[in-house]
Amino acid sequence: MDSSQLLKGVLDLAVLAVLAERDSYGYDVVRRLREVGLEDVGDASVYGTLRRLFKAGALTSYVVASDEGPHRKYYGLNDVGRSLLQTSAKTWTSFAATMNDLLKEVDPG
Amino acid sequence: MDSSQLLKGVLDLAVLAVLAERDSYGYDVVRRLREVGLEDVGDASVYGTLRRLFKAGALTSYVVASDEGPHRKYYGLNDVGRSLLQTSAKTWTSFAATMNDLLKEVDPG
DNA sequence: GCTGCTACTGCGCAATGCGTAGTACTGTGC
DNA sequence: GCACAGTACTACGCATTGCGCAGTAGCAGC
Repeated sequence: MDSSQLLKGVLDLAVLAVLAERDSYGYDVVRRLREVGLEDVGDASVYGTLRRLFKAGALTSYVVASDEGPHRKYYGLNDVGRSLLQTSAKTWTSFAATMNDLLKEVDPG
Repeated sequence: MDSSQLLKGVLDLAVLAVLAERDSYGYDVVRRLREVGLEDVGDASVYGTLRRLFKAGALTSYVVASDEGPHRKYYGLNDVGRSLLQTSAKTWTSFAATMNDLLKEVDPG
């Protein structure tokens, strides 16, 4: 199984979790996700997710000038985003628990 | 977050896990998945997954007559299916661990 | 023979991650 | 000052895959 399919429906959650730590911009979110182990995330996916979440009203956005390149579009969680994060985290946790239950019977010895 | 998106990329694994326990047919797989907690799986999704996995050479298939309805198309794991299950289970487990790491910093409370 | 349960198939849709290309700004080396 | 690399973001179209809905079909009980 290609892990890219696993990302479906979870990238939002991962991005929200990263932003909960501190405000950030696309390029940096990609780096941080890769650092924590999500090595295969494409940059376009992250930018797309950021835009979707912003459009959905879960993020704030502000532009900051940068020393080392073009301006940066920072994103941060607002109340909607924080509650979305909590809800999604719970959904994920219970889903993951269900899957682990299902799998433990077939775990390789 | 709608849990249906979480299923993407995991339904294969769930179906393989259920079949690992014992051979089964579509209608029954749906019931068993719902029993373990995957309440929202659509029947068409499961039948589609079964066909995809069969076409991919991971499943065997044989038809058995039934007392309570039309014939049943049983599916079972072959070697390809079993190794796919092991691989997918490992991928899932490590992915889930990564996500849990990411989330524990923002866990409510 | 109509209804309901069992069992499967087919079609088209929607969501979403990905690849590729393109825009644009900054600093470095020549 | 120009090419180039690194940073930062946008746009377009594609592939995968789960879902909804409709359709086919067998069997049981009334």
